[in-house]
Amino acid sequence: MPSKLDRAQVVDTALRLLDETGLEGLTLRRIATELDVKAPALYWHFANKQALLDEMATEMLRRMTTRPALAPDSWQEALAGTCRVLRRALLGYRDGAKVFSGTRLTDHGHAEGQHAVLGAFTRAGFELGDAVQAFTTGYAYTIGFVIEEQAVQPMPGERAPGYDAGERAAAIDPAYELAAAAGQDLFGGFEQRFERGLAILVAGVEAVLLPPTRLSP
Amino acid sequence: MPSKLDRAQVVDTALRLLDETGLEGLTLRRIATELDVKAPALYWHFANKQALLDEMATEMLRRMTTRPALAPDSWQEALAGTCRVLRRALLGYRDGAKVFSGTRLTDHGHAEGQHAVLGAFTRAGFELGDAVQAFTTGYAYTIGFVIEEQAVQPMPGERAPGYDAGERAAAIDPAYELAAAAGQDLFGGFEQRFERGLAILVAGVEAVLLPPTRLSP
DNA sequence: GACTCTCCTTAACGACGTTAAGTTGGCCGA
DNA sequence: TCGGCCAACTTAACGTCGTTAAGGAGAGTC
Repeated sequence: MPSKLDRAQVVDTALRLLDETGLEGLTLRRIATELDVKAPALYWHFANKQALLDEMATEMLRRMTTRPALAPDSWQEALAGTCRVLRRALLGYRDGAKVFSGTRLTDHGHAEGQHAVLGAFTRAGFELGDAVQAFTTGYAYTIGFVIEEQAVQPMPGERAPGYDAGERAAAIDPAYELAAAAGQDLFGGFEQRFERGLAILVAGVEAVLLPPTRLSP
Repeated sequence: MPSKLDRAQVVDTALRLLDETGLEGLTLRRIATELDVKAPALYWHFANKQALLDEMATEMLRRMTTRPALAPDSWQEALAGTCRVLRRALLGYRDGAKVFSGTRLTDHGHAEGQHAVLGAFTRAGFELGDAVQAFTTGYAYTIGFVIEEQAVQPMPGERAPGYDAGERAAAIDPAYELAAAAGQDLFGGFEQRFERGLAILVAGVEAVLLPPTRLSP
């Protein structure tokens, strides 16, 4: 009854299901059922499950890039803004960071955004290599941060078991008080901690990579 | 014939197999076969596969921490050194970063090292919260970096398909030349790029978090 | 010598990704 | 209008996975 299936429809449903089931629970049979179809039907549209996951990650990125702010006016905003948007996009799906980091993108639609960000750097006088260095450093930081964040907090509001600061503090040898006291900061305050990390990154790029100030007014 | 099994033996074999098979290929049956035992035997020693993976990650960390440099004399060395050691440890196993980021540690043996690192910061006058901020930022950066690195280069010497800078450049719309030209830096030069990222981090921490210089000589 | 406890085996379950073979429905040329 | 073709599915099945249930061998203890 529902008109024929196409790749976009499958990807869309899979992304919706991801939030309900998590990456572990996201099976082809489940996706197929949700689409009123049997599992092997998906193989008409995708070579295998990995291809579907790749497409899902690409679609996540695509949805995140569809947005203004493609013309950042400072490299600082370009860097921090990109990382913020990436984090929000990953947090938008359960296990988003894991899905994303386990895939190869299927198209180069992200090239435009990348070009815009790198352009903000080169306009400020950075060498391209330095711009890429700054970009990838922020990228790695963001991916790593969100992976950790989603391990503790799979979805906003939820909280995974086993990440209680109190328990942790009690279990740690009191001789290592600093490690014990750190629990509070380790398992929470993600929003603020991410922002401070970005500030550190920007300041670091400024100190290490920023080209000498140009003399022209 | 071989004396009885114990947890350590299983973990050791599993870590060795990980290099041969990768995370995907690491099955309980394969591990059991390698130990001259049937798969269900493993359930005597571990509640389930995740528990074994957790123990593997913990063991990875344990092996990495067993080493000198537990008394860093500057916070800069403490931060950069810890990140370097962590990266080396993760690179030591195929899919090391993925295994590691998907697990909860099973003991707090890492508390000692953590205490030492944080101590280097507080001795330099940092607040504990700022020390943790610096530490976790470096941690996230390292995890994210190595995940990306191992996606491109599963093991030293090997190279995953689909990460060729030339192909990428050819596939990208030439209008986004900056993105196209970035490929060279994206898929290689990991050693140097990681180090420069660390330099950025350290400089950033210095700029953002470093307490005002103390007046006492 | 029966009991028990530890550590393993055998057998099996249900679910998974995936493949092979067959079925349906619509379009197209004659 | 008919026959065939091809896209888009279904049905059936394979092999493998993690995991559980039940049972058995062997050592140690009263």
